[in-house]
Amino acid sequence: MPKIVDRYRYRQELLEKCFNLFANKGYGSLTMRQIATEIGVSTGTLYHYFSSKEELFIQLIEDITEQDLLRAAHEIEDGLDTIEEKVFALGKFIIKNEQLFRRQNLLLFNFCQHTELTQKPLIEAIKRSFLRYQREIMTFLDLEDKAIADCVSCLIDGLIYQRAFAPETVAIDKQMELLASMLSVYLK
Amino acid sequence: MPKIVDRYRYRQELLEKCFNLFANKGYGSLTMRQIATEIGVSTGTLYHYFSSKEELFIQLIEDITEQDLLRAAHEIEDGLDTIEEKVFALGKFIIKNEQLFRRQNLLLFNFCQHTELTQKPLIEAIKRSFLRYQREIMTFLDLEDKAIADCVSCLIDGLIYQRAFAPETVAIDKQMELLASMLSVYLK
Amino acid sequence: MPKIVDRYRYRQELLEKCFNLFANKGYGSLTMRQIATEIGVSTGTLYHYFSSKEELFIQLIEDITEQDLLRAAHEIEDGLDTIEEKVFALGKFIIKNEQLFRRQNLLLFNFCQHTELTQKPLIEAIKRSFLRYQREIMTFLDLEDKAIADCVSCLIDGLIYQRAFAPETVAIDKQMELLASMLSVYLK
Amino acid sequence: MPKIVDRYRYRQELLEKCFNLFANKGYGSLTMRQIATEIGVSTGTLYHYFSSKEELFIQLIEDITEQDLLRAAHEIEDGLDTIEEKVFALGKFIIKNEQLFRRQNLLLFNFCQHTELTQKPLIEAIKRSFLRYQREIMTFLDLEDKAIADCVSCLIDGLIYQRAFAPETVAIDKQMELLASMLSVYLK
DNA sequence: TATGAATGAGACTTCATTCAT
DNA sequence: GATGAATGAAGTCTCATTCAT
Repeated sequence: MPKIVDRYRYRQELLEKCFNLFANKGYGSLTMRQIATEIGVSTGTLYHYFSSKEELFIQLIEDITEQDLLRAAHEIEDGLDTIEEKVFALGKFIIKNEQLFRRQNLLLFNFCQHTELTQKPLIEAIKRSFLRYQREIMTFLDLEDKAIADCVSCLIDGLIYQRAFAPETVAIDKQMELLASMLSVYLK
Repeated sequence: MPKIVDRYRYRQELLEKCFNLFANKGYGSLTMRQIATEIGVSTGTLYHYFSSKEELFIQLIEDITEQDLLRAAHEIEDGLDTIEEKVFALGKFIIKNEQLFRRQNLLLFNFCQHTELTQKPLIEAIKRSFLRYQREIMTFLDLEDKAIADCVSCLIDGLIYQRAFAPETVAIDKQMELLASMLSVYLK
Repeated sequence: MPKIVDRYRYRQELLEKCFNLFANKGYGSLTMRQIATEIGVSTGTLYHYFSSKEELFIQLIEDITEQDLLRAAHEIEDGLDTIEEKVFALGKFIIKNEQLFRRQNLLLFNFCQHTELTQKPLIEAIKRSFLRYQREIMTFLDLEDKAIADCVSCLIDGLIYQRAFAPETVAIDKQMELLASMLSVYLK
Repeated sequence: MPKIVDRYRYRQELLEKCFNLFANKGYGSLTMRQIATEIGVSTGTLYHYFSSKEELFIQLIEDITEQDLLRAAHEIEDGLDTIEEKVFALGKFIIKNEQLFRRQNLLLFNFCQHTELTQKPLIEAIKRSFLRYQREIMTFLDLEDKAIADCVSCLIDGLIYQRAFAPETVAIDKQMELLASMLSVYLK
């Protein structure tokens, strides 16, 4: 009998361990040996589960596009009435997960630098993930206007981006406070 | 003396030609030979002007932090009264330079993945550049609250980020319109 | 006891299945995984029967040196009188088994490239096999001169070699016809 | 100014140095590192001149098909009258160049094991080289019958093949003597 | 100053082999 | 016995960098 391994599950484990590495170093600067060493397997094993570095990266991107927001939906507390309360809650959620989001964004931004990898279906998946993102914001904030949801999500992505360089310069809660005020005035 | 000026000038020319390459492929995936070929010099020449690939990249980042907004200030038309007009003008400016901004952001995001390159002084330069950005927005939009300027700049960076993947999903002018409305209501 | 017989028999089966693979790809370009896949077992099983790739190859060579001509002796029809008839029969036999012979020759030629594998005893076995070859030709063609048998066997090997590249250029039966004529004139 | 190198000539030099290596170890068992070490260059240089191991091998085969017999024509002494004398001269020539011929044959036989490399044009080149071989034999021995030339060339290739394993078993001059006798009787 | 041939460390990937199941 | 997951040395190939011209 062969060694019994849940191939799919183990593969997912490996992928998860790769996430930080790719986010922190970038596709081109990360080597398979580094990956293997850091996640504690041999290069051979890595290739047993992923046929190439490229495939590994693509899988990671695919995973991100499918997983990112599922957590969000569950984590944000329920039973909030006013839009201010909701935006504050959103802010808290972002603060809590900032590093994760930054890494996701780094990874995706890094991915879009590689037009040779940029397969149509994957780009489509990313777009769908953005739409889900938008829809969740609409539902959560009880919005009717898509444009406002986009505005909120862009603001968040912009915050994450800028804070990658200068976390002390722009504060998430401060911005969320401002957003809450603007929205409550604007939507009234 | 003139020799030195020429040398400096030529170096700048080379740097400019490298900009797109680094933005499109990323530091780790771009090779010195590729650079040399694409900008039409030999690798030897490249090394004559830059002591290493790293130095070349660092120079590029430094350049960005010094140059980006100088253009902005000159390009945006003057003599606008209301905040709505000003935000529209800002929108037009961003639409016109979107690709450039995206590349700058890609480059900076890419840079911050390389903590081994991340020298203190350069990070400081980037921060100063963000502050200039903020100040320019404050001046241009006649704002008194720094937080609002940050909000505007984050929104812009978020737009640029999201549109890197899904340009048809979120429109710059639409968002600028919304921003104008929100600000005019909020600031009243 | 029966266990041992089975083991030996299975081992032989595996060896036979390996023959074409080694002949077609060459020792160095054939991998254990390829072998395993092609003959329908796991690499583990392969190693259960052969301690290494080298041993497997050596076994194959040994087998060839022992088996090749046994078949020949039985297959060539009996009851031929003249040397012409006999040479024709030989020709028919070669045509029928050309592919097999080419593979044997490829394998042996390939083997002699590996001086690190080239163990004395095996080389001796190959030599003995050549001598058997020679003796069989002498018997079959009723020759008294060893040199003529060598000439015949060299001609055959040369034909097989050349036809590996250009089968349409040199015809076996034509050459056998010529050989028959030459021998019948020469031996008269 | 760049380093001045006669690229073509140097490439040819490298090729020539590779010849023995490929013949002695076989395509699959020879590594690029070994080649580099043995011929005294770095792997980088090897790849500077040949885009891959495959290309290097193919080039070698191409070279063989173009060069092999040119030497022959010049080396065999002229001014021989009888067919016996000529065949003896041929024998002397083969004895002198046996190792070279064996290596060529090993290389070609090795090549035909790699059907994935076996490009049509190269196979055609090999065929043409066989035809030149045939034609030269016809001219040299003053033959009118192509079949006899083929017989001679097959005999030679067979001798070279068999002597790769058992050089003491079958003697070239002895066989050439026999061939001379048979031909002189047969052609009379 | 400019070139690109040369280098060899190191990248990605494969392979013979081992071993838990 | 049989399997195939795991290993890491070694294979092919690339790359930043150097240096003769």
